[in-house]
Amino acid sequence: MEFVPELPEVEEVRRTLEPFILGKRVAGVSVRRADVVTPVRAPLRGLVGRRFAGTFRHGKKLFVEAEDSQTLLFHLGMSGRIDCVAAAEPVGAHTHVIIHMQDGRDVRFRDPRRFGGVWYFATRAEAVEKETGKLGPDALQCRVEDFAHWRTTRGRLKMRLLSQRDIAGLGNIYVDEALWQAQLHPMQRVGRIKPEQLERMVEAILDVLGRSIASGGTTLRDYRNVANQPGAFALQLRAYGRAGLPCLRCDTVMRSSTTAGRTTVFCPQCQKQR
DNA sequence: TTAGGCCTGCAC
DNA sequence: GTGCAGGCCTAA
Repeated sequence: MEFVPELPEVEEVRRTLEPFILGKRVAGVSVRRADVVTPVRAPLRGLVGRRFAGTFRHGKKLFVEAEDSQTLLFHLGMSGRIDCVAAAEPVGAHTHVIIHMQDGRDVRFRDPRRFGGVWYFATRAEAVEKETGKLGPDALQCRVEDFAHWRTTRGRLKMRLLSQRDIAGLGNIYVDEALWQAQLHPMQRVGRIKPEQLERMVEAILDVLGRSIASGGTTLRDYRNVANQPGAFALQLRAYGRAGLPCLRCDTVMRSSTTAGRTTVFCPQCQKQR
């Protein structure tokens, strides 16, 4: 059981962050751990006095843009969080970057495991070019056509869906959920997927992500949005974490396997390879 | 294509 | 105390 910020969690953070920062001015930036920021000597002082103008997201990457186009990218990695709190609140452990707002609030980036980080770009265009160029379409926008090229390529369904190049935003939890829902075998070769299977897959991805966002994301252990509220989607998980338990569709015992260092949970009965 | 490393908290 | 989880990059 682990906490994993995938697309729905990042989207929840983005949505709940906006009211705290849009139109608000930066009063100062404190970097408590320099190597969490890239570049290490990013000119964050340049943000002081600027207002935040917007946020956007691609896959698991969350961008925050200032009025003069300076852009920050937050990547939450495995354990990253963004908290919006009164500046007087005590600063918790593993708080690496603090953006002090002029209204007396802090936006704090915390990440115990430091798989995540903060990136600085002088302009939005530079951020988008460098950080989304290699990503596939955002999973919320994916269409069947985005996977048409799979026909002539190699690889297994699970791995290709996890790769952010094919589709951006899915992690271990939502891939397992989507494959269970679409009744597709994780080890199926992508070159052999039939059109109707692809349609089921895309439909399942959109449905799972949509339902998760609607319930505020998945809280397995310590995921919270910026207002410290947990998400409720864990209650709806049907595959992830259910190895050894009966399949909710056919009652067969769910199996777990490890491929390329990742745990996959699936139902051997209703996710058969064809 | 797969294994290893990064890093920490928690279960055992 | 050991080991495992995970996203993502690098190396064999």
